[in-house]
Amino acid sequence: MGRRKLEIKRIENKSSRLVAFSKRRTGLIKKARHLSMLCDVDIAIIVFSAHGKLYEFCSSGSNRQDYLRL
Amino acid sequence: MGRRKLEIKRIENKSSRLVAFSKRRTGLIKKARHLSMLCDVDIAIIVFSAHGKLYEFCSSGSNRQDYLRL
DNA sequence: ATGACTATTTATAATAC
DNA sequence: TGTATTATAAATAGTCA
Repeated sequence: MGRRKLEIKRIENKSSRLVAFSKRRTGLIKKARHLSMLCDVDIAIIVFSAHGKLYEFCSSGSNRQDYLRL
Repeated sequence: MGRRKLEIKRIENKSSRLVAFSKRRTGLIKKARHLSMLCDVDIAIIVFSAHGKLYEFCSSGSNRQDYLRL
């Protein structure tokens, strides 16, 4: 999905890799949020970056008002 | 991404919702795998369906051979 | 390093089988 | 129900501000 087709293997150029990480991480979480809302499911995502930084996403469950989980 | 633009809210038709769940769950996990490989990061995804079925994805870490975690 | 742009690729909604 | 096709929407790689 870009100007050129990208081979799915580690991007060797560091700045390109960081840019791709930022863009695709955002895209992944957006897709998870949409899936959660469209299909009424709960999703959690954990991303552990190469430098140990943690990114997380969790659908709040606010879209699951049809029953109560304890 | 389909024949028509889709509003991001719960799909009321059950069979449409199940089809969307199947397709989008697969797509989400594919994107996670690509992100993991391209950017050399570890990712875990947990999906808890409306009927209590659990789906999970975890990048194996096989793309993280640069160091050993204990 | 961000943030916008856009040409192009990728994902998928509707459809057909 | 499942699989394949295809028209269209969405994501994004490279680029530039």
